Amino acid sequence: MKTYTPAEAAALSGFSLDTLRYYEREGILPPVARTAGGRRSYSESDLGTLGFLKCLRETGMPIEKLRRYGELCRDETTVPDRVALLEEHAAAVQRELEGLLAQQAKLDDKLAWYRSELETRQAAAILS
Amino acid sequence: MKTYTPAEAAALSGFSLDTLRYYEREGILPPVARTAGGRRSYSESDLGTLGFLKCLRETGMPIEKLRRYGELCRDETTVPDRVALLEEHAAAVQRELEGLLAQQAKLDDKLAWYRSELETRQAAAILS
DNA sequence: GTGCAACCTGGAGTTCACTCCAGGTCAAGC
DNA sequence: GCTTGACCTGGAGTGAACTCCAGGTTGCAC
Repeated sequence: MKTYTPAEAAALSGFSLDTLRYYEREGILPPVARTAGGRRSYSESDLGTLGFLKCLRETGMPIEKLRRYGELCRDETTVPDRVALLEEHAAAVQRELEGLLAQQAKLDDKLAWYRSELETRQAAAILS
Repeated sequence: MKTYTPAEAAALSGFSLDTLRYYEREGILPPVARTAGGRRSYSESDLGTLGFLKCLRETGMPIEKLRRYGELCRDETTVPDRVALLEEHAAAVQRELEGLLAQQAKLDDKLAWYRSELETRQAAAILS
């Protein structure tokens, strides 16, 4: 099976080397396999996990919950717990998305107002 | 004209008292009027500004840029700069929104996969 | 067999955006 | 006039999530 160096894992996952080590220390990622010399050797499956962790992080899941998810993944019998955790998170993401859309509308209103303001001024300038 | 106490301003804007003072110190908010006794007295216009600042913050505008916007608002001739700043921010919000939607899709995929996994196991359990 | 880049560890430092605190002032009710 | 609660200031402290550092090891390329 193909394995990846720390640099490759970082490039492919989008996390920095330091963040990869940090996640491992924090128990978010299970201990990564090592070469004879002690270097980390990321498996295909590690990369898959990292990809999903990236998704969770980018949708705002806090580190603490990431750790909880990471722990659950080490035990096969926890699928229902994982589903519960992810459903809760999905709901949070949905709320955030809706909030963001609402604020975006306000922002667009303000911009529209500013633009009409600018036009009015230009008209006034021409007339003066 | 109606004015608001710090507590009212906090309740209506959604910022904490400490945050209101912090924003003023940081020059994000222009110096707020004071009563004879030295207490802050927020105007209708201050409340309007705060409402929009809340919108900018909730869409992820960093404090530094908020300050820049606050400064521009003190000079009437800066409308084009403000428009430029807000357009740039609107683009960032749009990108964030798209990113969030993409991640949401991944999350939903994972959930769907987990749910089908659960079903399969239940079927296996019944058959065994 | 030497140079050099990538990697290792434990722990300290950084950034952001607040949030809290101590010690004091102001104002309304009784 | 006294209590009480909201408010004031300057400055220190917090939590989250990294990020950086020093000092040392590994291993490939020449």
